[in-house]
Amino acid sequence: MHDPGTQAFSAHDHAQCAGDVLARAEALVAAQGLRLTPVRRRVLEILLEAHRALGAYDVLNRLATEGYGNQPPVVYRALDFLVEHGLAHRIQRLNAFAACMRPGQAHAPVFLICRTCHVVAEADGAGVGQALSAAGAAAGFAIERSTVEALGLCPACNRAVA
Amino acid sequence: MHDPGTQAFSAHDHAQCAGDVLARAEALVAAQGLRLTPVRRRVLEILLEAHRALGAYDVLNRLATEGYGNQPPVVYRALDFLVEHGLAHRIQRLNAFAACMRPGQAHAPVFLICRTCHVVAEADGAGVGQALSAAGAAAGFAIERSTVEALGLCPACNRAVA
DNA sequence: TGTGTTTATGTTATAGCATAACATGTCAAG
DNA sequence: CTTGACATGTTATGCTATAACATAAACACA
Repeated sequence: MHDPGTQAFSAHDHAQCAGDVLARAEALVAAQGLRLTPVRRRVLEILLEAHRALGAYDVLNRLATEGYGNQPPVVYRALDFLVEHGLAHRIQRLNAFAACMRPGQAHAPVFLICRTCHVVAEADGAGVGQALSAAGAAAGFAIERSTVEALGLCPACNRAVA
Repeated sequence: MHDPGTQAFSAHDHAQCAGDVLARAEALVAAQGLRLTPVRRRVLEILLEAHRALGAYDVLNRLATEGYGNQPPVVYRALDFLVEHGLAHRIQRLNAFAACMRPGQAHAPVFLICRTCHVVAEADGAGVGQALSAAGAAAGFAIERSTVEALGLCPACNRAVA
């Protein structure tokens, strides 16, 4: 499985995939004249290293031990920046955040959240998006943004149960 | 439009549709040997009257002025009961709750949330559910529950903008 | 009808998530 | 070297949610 999204479920070199994503994120940010400041960059790294959804205060605690500000706005601002520019996603169901594994590629992500190991994968949501648009259109509703999250068991945890 | 879900977007007799749903909810609860106690019933009524998503504390405030307990657990327990038995839904995006407009009918609801007037409609999510299952299966992920929410403009607010 | 069991509610306290508002600092353009 | 834009630091507070324990109501059945 080489999909950068659902790869989360497979054994793979975390450091490398995190590095890849980070490099792409930097390129993206530079191309748009945005600034990936130390705090923002470090927050993205923390999310990438964890490779799962982290609460804002989890991230904040790590920042604090590294000499960055330790007040909530510090981390919320960095997270807002990352989310706004497509470098991270908010996982509503968990009140948490995860690094985007496909920065720059337009995508209507579908999140697959393992209720056991808490790994979050970003699956291709093209089909879902299409069905959703149809459902909205049928009601005369103009969809602007959507949230699609599924809770269940990832392949590994599913095997462990069986 | 007579669909009980997306009807939320149309002019209609709120009192009547709320009454209909409440009657169905009572029948359902009776059939399952559950108890729709005064607090639970009143919470459901409040959600039905509002006909949109309400925060737990909004509901609590109304309860409090009517002589029910005014501590958070009172309302959260009632809401949990309603959600668990399919009489209400949680809207993750809003940290809020809305009455289910089709109690008893199995449905994988898709919520259409108007960002202007905050009305929430429950659209048919069959197609979306199918696409979601496919996306999960492709990743070897066993979906157990899913959240599908779209933010945008309802027909009325859309017309108002244009 | 009384007694024990289950279920629901009341109450206190606290934990977790998020933002408003304002002060300070940084950096690059003019 | 000043100005303006952006980013960060800091204080305070508000909103959302639950743990833990006490009380009371409903129910089943001897």
